[in-house]
Amino acid sequence: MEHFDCANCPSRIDSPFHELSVDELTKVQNIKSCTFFKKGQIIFHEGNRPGGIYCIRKGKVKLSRLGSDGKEQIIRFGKDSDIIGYRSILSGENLSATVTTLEDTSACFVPKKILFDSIEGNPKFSLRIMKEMSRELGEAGRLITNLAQKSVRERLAEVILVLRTTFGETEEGNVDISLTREELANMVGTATESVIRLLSEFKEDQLIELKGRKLKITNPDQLARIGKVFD
Amino acid sequence: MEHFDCANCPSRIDSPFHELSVDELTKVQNIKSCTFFKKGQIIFHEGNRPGGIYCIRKGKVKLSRLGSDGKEQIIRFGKDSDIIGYRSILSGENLSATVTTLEDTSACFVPKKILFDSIEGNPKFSLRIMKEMSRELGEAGRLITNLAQKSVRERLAEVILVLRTTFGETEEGNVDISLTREELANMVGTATESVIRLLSEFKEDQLIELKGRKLKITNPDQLARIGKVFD
DNA sequence: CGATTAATTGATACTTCTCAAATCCTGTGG
DNA sequence: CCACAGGATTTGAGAAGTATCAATTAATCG
Repeated sequence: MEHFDCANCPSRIDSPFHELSVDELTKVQNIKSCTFFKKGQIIFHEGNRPGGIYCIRKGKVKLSRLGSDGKEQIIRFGKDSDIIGYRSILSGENLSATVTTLEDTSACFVPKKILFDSIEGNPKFSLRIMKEMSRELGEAGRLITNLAQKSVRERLAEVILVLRTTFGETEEGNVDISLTREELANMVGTATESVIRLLSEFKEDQLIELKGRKLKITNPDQLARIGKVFD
Repeated sequence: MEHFDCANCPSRIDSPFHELSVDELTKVQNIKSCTFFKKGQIIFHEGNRPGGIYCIRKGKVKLSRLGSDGKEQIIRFGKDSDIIGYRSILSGENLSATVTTLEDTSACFVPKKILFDSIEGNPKFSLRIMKEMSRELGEAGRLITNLAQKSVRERLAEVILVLRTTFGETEEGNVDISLTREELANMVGTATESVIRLLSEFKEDQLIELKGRKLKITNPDQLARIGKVFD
């Protein structure tokens, strides 16, 4: 695998690593290792103790955890410029989620020592990490509220909109992520069959178009009303 | 209100402020203001921009947010030595939750400048904050999974156990927190009537004892089985 | 002690789950 | 490139779990 150059990494702009000095970045550059993951591969396994974090250079991953019945729950996604695994490193706990690629993904592994060194030596870097965690905490709170209070139908409508916001659209206007019906169910917290039935309804009502796993949103406003999304 | 002494604050041991030097702590000590809140008072209001954080010296609070139907969702609790409001400060977003006291509470307000100064000047303090946020993120993921996958019955059983773990027991063996049925419903994400019915069932099955809002757990193992809590 | 809020109980309706069976895709190897 | 195996998707029917509405009763707070 090619050893990518951090200084030119297009993902760095959105990342805490943007805050590092040239010297600090060089240290990262010299010690990191770049890896390529094929679609469906597992990067981190829930319960393990990682030796460092991954910066996603290009690709898409899902973070999921197993419920008490062994069912997968998708917690959130990661994509270009996102950092994966730092929660576990910072808390000193085992990994709370499994990270699986949703498409071919290239990512760089940064050992945890570098992470701690950067925190030790660069408050701006620390602050940037905290900011990121804060955003995630806020997002988690929103998700908690939605799961607790919204119906399955409402949650699915919202999830569809969230996916578009997160991953954007392809040239053809499809939401730029390919998920199985089961994965959608594992985001919403419902049975696969329920997702299928509700998607059919949404299609019937001309809110979306479906071609296999390709999904196009044709009436986002109505979808937002159904999902009670008021942003 | 008395101006409490940080150096002798019993809550400091468990708090990020434990990492501050004597000089740094003196700065906090001189600028902070101590406040007393009666039961039911609101400390922070969702949507506002706080000018700083609160250290809870002694007391209990709930963090909750409003769902799209205006229903309260309780996200988590705070008690002695917990810090409230830092998420919003660090992310620069509005407060994502309302903080309400569940009993009389004394807390100290620390302006955000001090918080940022401490992060700037003391990496150990930063790390301690990050550790705390990491734990909360892990906790949030667990909650998300439970809400998405468990039944109302299971969630209620778990909530009862979580409350005991969080707040401990009184001398009489009751869970040391007083919540209305509605508040329990707003944790579980269900209707108040459902909580009442299920609590009656649990009582019928001799898993718990109920006297008004006093709740005693008499069969935690069975409750854990029902709640599918495998810790 | 009223007055208000909280808790309880009952009846009914609805949403969602579960199980089963049939088709449709997708990725893979020949 | 094509056929095939195994997984993914779809549809149906019935059961179960919760929500909702309404009416009482109990508890709490000035």
